[in-house]
Amino acid sequence: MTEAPRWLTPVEERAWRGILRMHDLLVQQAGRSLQSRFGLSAADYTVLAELTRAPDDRLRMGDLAQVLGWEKSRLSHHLARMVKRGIVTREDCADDRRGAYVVVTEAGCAAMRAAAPRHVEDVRRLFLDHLTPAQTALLAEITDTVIEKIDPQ
Amino acid sequence: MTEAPRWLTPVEERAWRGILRMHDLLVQQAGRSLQSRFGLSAADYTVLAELTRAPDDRLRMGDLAQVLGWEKSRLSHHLARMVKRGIVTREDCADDRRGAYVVVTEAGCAAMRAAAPRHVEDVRRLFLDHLTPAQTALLAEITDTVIEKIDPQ
DNA sequence: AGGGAATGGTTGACGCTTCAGTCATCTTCC
DNA sequence: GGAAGATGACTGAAGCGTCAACCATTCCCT
Repeated sequence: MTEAPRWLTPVEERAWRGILRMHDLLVQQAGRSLQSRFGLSAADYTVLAELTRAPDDRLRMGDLAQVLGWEKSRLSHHLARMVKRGIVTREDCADDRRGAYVVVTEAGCAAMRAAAPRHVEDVRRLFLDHLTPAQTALLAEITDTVIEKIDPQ
Repeated sequence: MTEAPRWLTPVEERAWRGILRMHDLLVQQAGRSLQSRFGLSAADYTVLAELTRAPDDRLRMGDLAQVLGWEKSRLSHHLARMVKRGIVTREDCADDRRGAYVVVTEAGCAAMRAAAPRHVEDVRRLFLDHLTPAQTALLAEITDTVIEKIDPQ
């Protein structure tokens, strides 16, 4: 016979299910907005955001997968589609012949310049506007803690 | 010329990116655990959880889609796979010939009985254990608020 | 009664994600 | 120098999610 499980208390369940549900609603609605207005999926946006914040608008595949928290194969597939649409390109790496850089194209930059302000507005409208500054700070605290505890790096 | 966008402050960015990242890590790790130990995906688990909490272990397609917050077509596809694996079945609805019930099979019940306690443990270990009771309560508050504001119903 | 709209649900196509396997290159160590 | 293993990245197959279109039944209104 094993231990009786400690089921979630009502407030714990609200917090857990709340995170799942809130996240889905936010991503779904912000994503639809990006897609319909700028032809970018949420994933595209995240990739471009990481690339444009990197020096020289480029990153190695592995580093990009790292900051995104994506599996390398997922990134590889996704970039293949983005390359086909002309918003990023691959470039060979000089020091390591196995390696490859991902670089934002001019079209990619333009898409980001158009999308970013609207996306930030969406994030405010959907999410931040409903929180007090104290709640925002607390959320930052909480997520940092949890991520630090469970991120495999 | 349009308004200058109000970019996110550092703490706002930590909260926003934190939600995205924390959610992905939690779902990924809890999901892998469910999958490897019980052959259930996170989605399977959620579906079974809603069904087993319903009277008579059954729900109409539409009602299930509603509580899950899923699109009907997604649910239809997903259930087709679950039916094929024998963990749920469809049953015709007496009062409305268009309608269909989804019912948990004995195999589905067994899978849930095995998986639920371990899943709850995972949720505690990955998530709740890193929060103080006050933080948990605040998170429940925050998610309820945001969901209530942006859920299209 | 009966025709149009609304509702409940399914399907097909296409893009996304994961898993496992592969190839090429680089590093380490003898 | 050369073999063994590590690393960087790609690929194919299969399951997942979304969108648009669809069919069947029921509701509503005259």
